[in-house]
Amino acid sequence: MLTIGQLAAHAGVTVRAIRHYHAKGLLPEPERDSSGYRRYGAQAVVTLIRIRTLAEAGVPLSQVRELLVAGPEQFAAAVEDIDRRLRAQIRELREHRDRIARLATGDNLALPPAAVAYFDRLRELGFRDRVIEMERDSWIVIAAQVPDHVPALMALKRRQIEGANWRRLYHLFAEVVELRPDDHRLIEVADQVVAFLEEEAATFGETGRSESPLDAYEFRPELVELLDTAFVESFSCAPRLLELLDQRGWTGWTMIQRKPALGI
Amino acid sequence: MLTIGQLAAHAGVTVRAIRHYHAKGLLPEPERDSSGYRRYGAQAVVTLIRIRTLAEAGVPLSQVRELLVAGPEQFAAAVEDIDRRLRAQIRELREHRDRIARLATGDNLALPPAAVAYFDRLRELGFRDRVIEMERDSWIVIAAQVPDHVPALMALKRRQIEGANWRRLYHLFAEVVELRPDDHRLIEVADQVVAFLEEEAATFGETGRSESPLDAYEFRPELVELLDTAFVESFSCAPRLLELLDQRGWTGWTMIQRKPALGI
DNA sequence: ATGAGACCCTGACGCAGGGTCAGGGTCAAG
DNA sequence: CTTGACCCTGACCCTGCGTCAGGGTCTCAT
Repeated sequence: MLTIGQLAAHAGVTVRAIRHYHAKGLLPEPERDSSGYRRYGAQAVVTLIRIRTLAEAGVPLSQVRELLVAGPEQFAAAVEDIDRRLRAQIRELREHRDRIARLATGDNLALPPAAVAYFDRLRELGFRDRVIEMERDSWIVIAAQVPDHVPALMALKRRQIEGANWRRLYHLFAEVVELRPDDHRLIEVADQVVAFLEEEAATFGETGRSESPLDAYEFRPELVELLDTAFVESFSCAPRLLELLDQRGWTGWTMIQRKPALGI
Repeated sequence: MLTIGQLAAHAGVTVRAIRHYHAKGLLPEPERDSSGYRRYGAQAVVTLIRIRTLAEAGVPLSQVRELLVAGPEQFAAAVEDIDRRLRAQIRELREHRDRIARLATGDNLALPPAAVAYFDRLRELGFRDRVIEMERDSWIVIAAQVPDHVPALMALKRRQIEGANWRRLYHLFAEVVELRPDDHRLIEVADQVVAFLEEEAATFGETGRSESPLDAYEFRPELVELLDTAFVESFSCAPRLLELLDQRGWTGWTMIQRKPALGI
């Protein structure tokens, strides 16, 4: 007769694991000798090896219990089920690898490659880190919530930023971020922003909204609000700027648009 | 400002997970409002998405904490490490799949394919289920302990079983299993077994041991003992048979051999 | 006969990554 | 004023064991 330690050695498992299987009802508790030690027959080795075979194949112990007493057809069905799960897990891990592979630097964390290229270009154009970080955070959120739209949006952004008008506007913001809310230059900035918006509206047709790239995609209002909030949090002068824009008939930021006429 | 529920919705996680990250120190605890509710800024969404990106890539939360504040070079090293782990996991799962695929029926559980073929042949030859099951259990143990030897051993077994002498012996055992310990036919069986062994010894040279296929491989004594024990447990008449063989100068079963001369 | 060391026993806590109550308080709308 | 949807903390649950803690027992050497 075998002691638990010998059984463990024969089956290649730990003593603790055997007691665990007893507790889970996978392996029947054997007789005890006079001093209370468990004493196993050789059959237990076989059962234990079968348990390990299933467990090492990724079968959860709860299912192992059923499989040990299952008939061939239940067994086959269960094996198929397990295989499906394994395939799904492998697919998942592969996706994880893909994602991890994209995290070459902390900067790119949670950003798709297209966006990384965009930020590299922004840096090239000499924008302040502060502005880029804020843009990056916005795009992390966008990529998380509407990942499918990101490639098209990024392509649009990259085209815009090569245009003189947009680039002038971006450089304008890059200065704004350091201003205090009471700085008189904010007024100037607001005027320029509105001028830009009016021009864009005139060029691309009067739709009542600017031709921001975001327009073409349905962003849920919560997302827009979140991005606006993030903007306001990032710059101390942001509320004042929004107020000035509001006075000039424009509301919002992420999806900035003409205020509806009174009476509607 | 966001409530915890809104934050959870934006980042695509559960409220519970956020509190868990607070407890683990991954996400800083935000200010509370007058009623004790947590109030988050938009920045929290970004942090949370970064946490999830890493966590979903299989990074343990303890490591996520470090990575969130890591520099690019530590980050790159960690990413490499994680990717190694992911590859290992994928390889492991693939092995699980392979093993699972071999478990087509409960019968074959924990047996290599070569052995399955052997048992199919035994069944063809008309052996009792009882005998086959016992043989199978032995091979489950052997396959678990010395898997590398199994293919060669099985090939030997299959050759043997096609020989007239061995097959006669096997059919003899197949009858023995149903006998009671006091059955007089056991004596006859013992005589036949010994005759067979003497003949084998004469044919293959007197080495002091039979030319059992197992001889060619070093089986640890514990394994041999285990297999003997399994044999004894399986048939009520086994002890008596071993006794009769002992009287005729042969000892053991799995690696049956001539008893050493007295005085050694 | 008496240590010493290697076993064995039960019971309990620990890990990751949260899920799921329980038993409250709070907020907004009708 | 109620209702339902939120929020709070604290605590226990899951898997598959590892790892004490605090005992008892076995065997061998001294």
